[in-house]
Amino acid sequence: MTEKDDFTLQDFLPFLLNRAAEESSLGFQRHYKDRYGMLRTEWRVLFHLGNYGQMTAKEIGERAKIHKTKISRAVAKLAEKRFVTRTRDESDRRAEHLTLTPAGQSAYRELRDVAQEFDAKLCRQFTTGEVAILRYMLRKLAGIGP
Amino acid sequence: MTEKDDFTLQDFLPFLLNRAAEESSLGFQRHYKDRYGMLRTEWRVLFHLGNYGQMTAKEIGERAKIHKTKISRAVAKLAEKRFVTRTRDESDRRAEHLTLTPAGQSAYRELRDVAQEFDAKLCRQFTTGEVAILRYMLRKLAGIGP
DNA sequence: GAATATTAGTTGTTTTTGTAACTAACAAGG
DNA sequence: CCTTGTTAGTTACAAAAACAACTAATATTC
Repeated sequence: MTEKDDFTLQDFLPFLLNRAAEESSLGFQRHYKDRYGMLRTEWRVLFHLGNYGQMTAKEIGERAKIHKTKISRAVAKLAEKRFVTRTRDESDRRAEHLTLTPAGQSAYRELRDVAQEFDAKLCRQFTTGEVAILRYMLRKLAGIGP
Repeated sequence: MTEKDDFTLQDFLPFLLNRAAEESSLGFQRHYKDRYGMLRTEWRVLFHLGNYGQMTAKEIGERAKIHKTKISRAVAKLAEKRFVTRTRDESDRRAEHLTLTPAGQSAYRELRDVAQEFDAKLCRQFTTGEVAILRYMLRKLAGIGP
C-alpha cells in the first residue's frame, strides 16, 4: 500500500492549510461566539466596517471574498443586534451603506484588541523573518493584493 | 474610525490562513468532486487509507482531526461506492478495520498523483526554502507532529 | 459477576452553508 | 421611452456540518 508513497497527506498544502486555519480559528472563535453570539462571517463583516469605515455589502464581499448571500445574512444578524445601521445610497438606490453603531464600534474595538493579542501570540512561536515570509506566502496563496 | 488601526483584517493570521486554505482547496476540489462525486471528508478518508493502509475510523479521526460523525458518514459513502470494505475486529468487536478495494486503490492513486502535481504547482511560485518554512510553520500551527 | 462507566461507531435533529432563483433599481441601445 | 441586460441585495430550497443522543461492545469496580 505504501509502496512508492513519498507523498503524505500531512505534507499536502491544501490539507495543511486547512488544518492550520481550523486550529488557529478555534482559539479566536470563542471570543466572538461566546461573548457576542456571532458567527465567523458576522465577525468578519464587523471587522471590515470597523477597519475601513462605511462600506457596502458588495465592497466587503470583494475585499474579503465572501459570497453575497453570506454577507446579506451576516448583516441582517448584525443589524438585529444593533451593531450596524443601513442607509440607502440616494444616487444608487440598490446599494446600501453600512456603518457601525456605537455598540458595534465598541464590540469591534474589543474584538480587534483580542484579535491583535491573539495574532501576536501565534507569531511569538516564530521569528520575525519567518512570520514575514508566512504572511507573504499566505497572501499570495489566498490571491490577496500585494 | 481608522484612528489607531495599525491592525488590518488582511494581516490577521487566522483570516489569512482561512483564505489561503479555501483558495487552495477549491482548485483541488473539482478533481475528487467532479470525477468521483466525493466530498472533502471522503477524499481525506480515502487518502488516509491509501497512504497508511488499513485503519479504523477512530485512527483516521485522530490522525486528521476529523470528527467521528463526519468519518462515519464518509465511510458509508465510500463503502456505497465500493471503494472501501469494512471488517470487524474480532478481538474488539466494536471497531472495524477499513481497507481500500482495488477500485478504491485505483481512485486513490489517481487522486494522489493529481494532488502531488497540484501541490507542486502551488509550490512552484516560491523558493524551496520558503516552502520548507511554510510547511514547518503550518505544521506547528496545525498542531501536527514534529 | 452484576452494576457502572467507557469506547467505537451510528443515527437524528438543528445550524450553517451553497446554489439558484428572485426583486428592485439602474444602464444602454435602439 | 421601452425592450434588453446588468447589478445590489434578498429569499427559498438543497446539501453539508455541528451537536446531541443513541446502540452495542468492552472495561472497571465493588
